[in-house]
Amino acid sequence: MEVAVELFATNGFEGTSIRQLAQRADVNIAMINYYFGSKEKLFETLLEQKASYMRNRIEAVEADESLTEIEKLDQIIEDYVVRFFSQPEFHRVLQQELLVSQREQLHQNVIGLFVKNTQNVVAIIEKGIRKKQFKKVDPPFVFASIIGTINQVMQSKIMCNMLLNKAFDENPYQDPLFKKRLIQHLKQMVHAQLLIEKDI
Amino acid sequence: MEVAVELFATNGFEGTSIRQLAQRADVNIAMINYYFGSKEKLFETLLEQKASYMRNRIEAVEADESLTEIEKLDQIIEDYVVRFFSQPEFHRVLQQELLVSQREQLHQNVIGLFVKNTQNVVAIIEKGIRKKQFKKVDPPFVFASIIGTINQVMQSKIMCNMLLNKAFDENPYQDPLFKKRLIQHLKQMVHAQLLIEKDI
DNA sequence: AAGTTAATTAAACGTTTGTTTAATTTCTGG
DNA sequence: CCAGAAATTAAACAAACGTTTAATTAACTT
Repeated sequence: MEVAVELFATNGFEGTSIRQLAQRADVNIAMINYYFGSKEKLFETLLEQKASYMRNRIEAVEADESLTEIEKLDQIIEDYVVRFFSQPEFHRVLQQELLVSQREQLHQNVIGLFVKNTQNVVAIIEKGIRKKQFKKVDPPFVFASIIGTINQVMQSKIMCNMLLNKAFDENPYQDPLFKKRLIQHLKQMVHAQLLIEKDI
Repeated sequence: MEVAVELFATNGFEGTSIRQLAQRADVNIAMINYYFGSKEKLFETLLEQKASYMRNRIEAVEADESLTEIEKLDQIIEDYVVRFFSQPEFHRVLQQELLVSQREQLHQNVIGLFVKNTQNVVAIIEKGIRKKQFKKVDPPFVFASIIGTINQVMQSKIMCNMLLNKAFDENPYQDPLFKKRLIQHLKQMVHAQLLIEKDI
């Protein structure tokens, strides 16, 4: 399954053959169907196993009553970035599945998961607006900007390196400074957009 | 080629067969190779034909000296959204190619194009910072947020409908109100993030 | 240690893939 | 109107695909 994430991430699902997988994982071709049933089942297993993690994190943050609304958002931003950076290949696979709608059922599942996350974050923002701590923004779009920024940055290693004038073959996702910069940007963005300046 | 954009967008490049293409376009299978040489050449032709458009628009805006920096950014936001909304399928194809790096040369080309656009926008933001009109932000990330937000929203029709409580089968990209809302959000975001409040 | 189950293998299965061939039809210029 | 080029076709091509089979090896169980 490690090999599967890796290959699906760079070649896509249909772009990866069972023979490639078997060779890279150093197992017999038939074993994949023996253990997973089919190539598609392997893919489903892979997604199900990993995709539920962020759900739990976000729900925990939302339920935490010791945090203010802006602190919750800050925490979610950090969680997302840390999570994405720790498994960049997997999230590339997720993004592809959102983009391509060939396997309908799986596509729907991924979307469903994503929508739930959105609703949680939207709820936090709306609460902040009701409490008059936040400006009257467009909550689902604010979340789209947070997650969209991260996705954009995670889309291509080469692009990141070019943008930041780094060497061609470096891995920006292993660079703690890069991570820090992204988090800082996101927080600054959300703060500027949401917080009402009270010191006038 | 119209059919190709459509099918590549929903099924991906490797997920679309020449036979599918031929059938939907109502032509003989052999004609695709006769006119384009190969499936991959067809894809290249498709990308090259459409991808250069945004380049020219952005360069024109950057060169326009009648506009202030923030007006330039506003204009670019509007251009991007209008362009993406007018050809949502094509931009899904572009995103896929950014995500998947199986066809190295093509992948590089798409990235190259994107990086140039980024550099132009970054130049505008940096100019605004030098002129003390903008806060000291992280320019490439600001652009990543703009383009990432749009991509996020363009990623899945179904997701958009869910987020905005619309019917399952509606097309949000044809809804002028949706477009307006996205533009407004982006401008508000960029303004809040960049502009220095001078009225104290 | 024998008997049963599970794991692993190489080979073959039928499809589907992108591409090419060779024959035929359509178009075009003199 | 008719040669020659261009466009279009159905059929065939080899290669690659996901999956299955049947045989062999390894691992348990009593």
